[in-house]
Amino acid sequence: MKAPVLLSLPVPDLFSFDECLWFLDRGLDDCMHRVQDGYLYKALDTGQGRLLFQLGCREGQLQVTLPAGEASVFNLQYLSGYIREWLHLDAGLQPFYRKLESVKSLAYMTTAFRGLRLPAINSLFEALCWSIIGQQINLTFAYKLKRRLVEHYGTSITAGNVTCFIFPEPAALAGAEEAVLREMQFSRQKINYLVALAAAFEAGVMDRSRLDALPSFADRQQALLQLKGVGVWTANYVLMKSLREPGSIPHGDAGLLQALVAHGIMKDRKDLAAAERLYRKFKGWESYLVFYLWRSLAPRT
DNA sequence: TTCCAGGGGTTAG
DNA sequence: CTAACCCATGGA
Repeated sequence: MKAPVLLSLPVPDLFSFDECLWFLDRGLDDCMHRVQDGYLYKALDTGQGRLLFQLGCREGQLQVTLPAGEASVFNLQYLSGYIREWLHLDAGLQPFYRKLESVKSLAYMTTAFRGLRLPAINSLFEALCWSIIGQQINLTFAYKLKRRLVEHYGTSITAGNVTCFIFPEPAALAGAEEAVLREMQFSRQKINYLVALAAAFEAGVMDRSRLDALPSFADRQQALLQLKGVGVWTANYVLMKSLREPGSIPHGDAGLLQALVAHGIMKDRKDLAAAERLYRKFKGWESYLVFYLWRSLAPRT
């Protein structure tokens, strides 16, 4: 049986559902969403109940159906806002594409990746946990660790043959036992970071609204850097991926350096001046530049 | 075998 | 202040 379409969102210019879908389904086994038969599935807690939604794209409209959960007015409004933020529907990418076209070695991206948006990690807590998990290990292993964490401390919703997980609440992780996380192959360091981070959220020392209230990028970055386990890379990654700062660069990122060298922008990984020159050209669009450079590292399909 | 992955903290000099 | 070391696993 087929659930009715409950919500339609018009697709903006320079948006490709397929490109976004491809990125979200790179074969890395991300447990926070599911891609199946051209649809995107995700579970979340709206604050007035948990639900699992299906997102598809037909005739220039993003269409939302609800295989599990209540289709209240509140939930539908929450979903609409959630999806706009998740897939960055309100962004106009034209200025970014003009900048790409001005750099010879990057111009191909405007056609190769046309319409690709930066999918957000809407939850600040989840984004911080994820970036700490992903530090210094390969992505395959990082996704494995995240899945073990989420399947143990999070919750799930199943509808038909689709199961989606909801990321653990800070309270659940704050009370996590070290031995359990060790069994999952987390390092002692990361266990300490994650549990302390969860405690900070639970105590209300850190949260999204607190960061949003700060006046500048530097202030928000500073606030994040106070957390143990959060250095410049992690802070800037989270600012880019969760807070949607347009000009955030995860300096020192291995993949970023690799892509800059591969495109002939840096002579080698130490040629920081060349990278700086490129960043200046992309003022206000540095986050998207980094994201498209990451995208370029993936194997062609 | 060795080196490096979407780093960061701690300690030594 | 910078450098060396540690963490943890897996892919190349």
